[in-house]
Amino acid sequence: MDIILPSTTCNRCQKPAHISEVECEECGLDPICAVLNYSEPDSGVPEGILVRRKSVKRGETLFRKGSPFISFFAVKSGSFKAFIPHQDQVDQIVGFHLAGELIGTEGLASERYPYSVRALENSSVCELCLERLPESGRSRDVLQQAVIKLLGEEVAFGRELIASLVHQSAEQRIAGFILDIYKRLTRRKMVTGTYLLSMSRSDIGNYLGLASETVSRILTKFQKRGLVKLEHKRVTILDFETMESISRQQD
Amino acid sequence: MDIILPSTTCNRCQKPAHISEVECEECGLDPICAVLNYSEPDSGVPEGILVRRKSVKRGETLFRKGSPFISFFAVKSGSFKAFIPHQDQVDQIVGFHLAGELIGTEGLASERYPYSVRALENSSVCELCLERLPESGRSRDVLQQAVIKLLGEEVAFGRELIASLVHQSAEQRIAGFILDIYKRLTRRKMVTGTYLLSMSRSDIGNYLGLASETVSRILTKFQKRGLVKLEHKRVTILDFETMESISRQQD
DNA sequence: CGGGATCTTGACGACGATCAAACTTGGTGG
DNA sequence: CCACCAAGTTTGATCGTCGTCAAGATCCCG
Repeated sequence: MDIILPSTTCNRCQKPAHISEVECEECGLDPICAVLNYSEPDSGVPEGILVRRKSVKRGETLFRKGSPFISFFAVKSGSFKAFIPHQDQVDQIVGFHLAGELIGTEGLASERYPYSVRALENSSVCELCLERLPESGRSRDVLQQAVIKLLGEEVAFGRELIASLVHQSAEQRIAGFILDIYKRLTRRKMVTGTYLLSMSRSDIGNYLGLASETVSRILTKFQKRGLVKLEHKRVTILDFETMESISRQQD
Repeated sequence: MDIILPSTTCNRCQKPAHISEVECEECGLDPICAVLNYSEPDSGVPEGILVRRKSVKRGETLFRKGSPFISFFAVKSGSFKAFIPHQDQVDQIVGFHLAGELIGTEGLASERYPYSVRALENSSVCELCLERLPESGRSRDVLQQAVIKLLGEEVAFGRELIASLVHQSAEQRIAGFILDIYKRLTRRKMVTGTYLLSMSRSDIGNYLGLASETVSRILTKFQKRGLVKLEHKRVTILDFETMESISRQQD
């Protein structure tokens, strides 16, 4: 079932790693994996707490809103969208998760996942099974500290997002979005200049509170101004200076 | 310095309570105070960890963005706005805190307050001094649990706010805001029908991403339709049904 | 290679921002 | 206690941005 890819050995967890996956040291789950000694056979941590490299196919659902919180996940390759499903109307997209990022941390507080998550492309994840964590014998205290830190970052990010989305024009939002995705991909060293916008125009619009037509129009405008190069879903940012300044105008 | 008000005794913490303040049992800090046994003299908890009823005057700043996180606060009476100050442009309001609610929980994760907080009217708070908490001898574990829960709620609230603000019209946002404030005040039993909108129209507009003129215009429109009664800053919601339905239209 | 989904582009209109002016309120000091 | 002034509020007029509807182009998956 797994996609065949060239393999090397991760210099962190010492397990075979596929190219195009983030390495453990770039992964958001790493602080916690470190606590668990990467589930080495000799670490005393039982099997099944940390599941490595589960593959998730494009369009597949990782978990659904409201189902009991069991694990959280780190994206090893690919990308996901988080959304709140609505029966009568269109779903509300609340975030995207790229390689190296965590998914599902919010479930920790509420016991249930507050949104559904679906793969935007063929992807892979590591799964940390929280309910079995006490078996690991690791200090509850250290884990709680890590969780508090994660949640705190999430809260801070949410605040910023609100501040920006509510007060920004369509151009600002889209410039900011393009830059944000780029920065998140480069932080994990997943990218070299050109990258893949795996989500559709209407996903972007939904997330930013814009019509998909507006997203398309403004991307075209950016291209005509020579700020970006677009080849369908492939994006290259040509003029970071200007893009940054657009995204920050009169904040 | 304190405002003279009739007093009774709080049946929770057993200390004198001013009328117009929330009682301990309605207060967001209560779960934590309970752990500390309300800092009773015989509880063994040192003085100065939990400071009761500090008065904060209208316009006074409780703490500033970026200053080291020392305590968090519970609003006993009055109300506060949280904002991100900008030197060159107008401040960004990120939230309001009403009686019974907590302020500053996000500082827990980052060591610094992520926003400034200022009193909208003469108010009072209880302060929980976090850095001295270890001296209390209370279980770190229980406190961490409480913190995780608080942060989790904050994250969930933020998600919802994003979802609603980004996709709603001005009418929906304002109807939702009026209802939200009302619900938060009644939950703590602070209100009987009519309540005080202590923040200015431009604060509301700033928070919701609207011009203050728009806020004013739409409130007037609601009044003309018989949905609310307005007397300057006093608000009475007359038709909850319709207000609810306005705030939820096509979400 | 075909067909359904996605994307682009155009035309039009509505919502809400901006500018401007009159009015109200509340705080201050005479 | 009242007059005054600054800040906040209301209301009107105008204009730009962006959503909607529609048609055509392109892509992508089976």
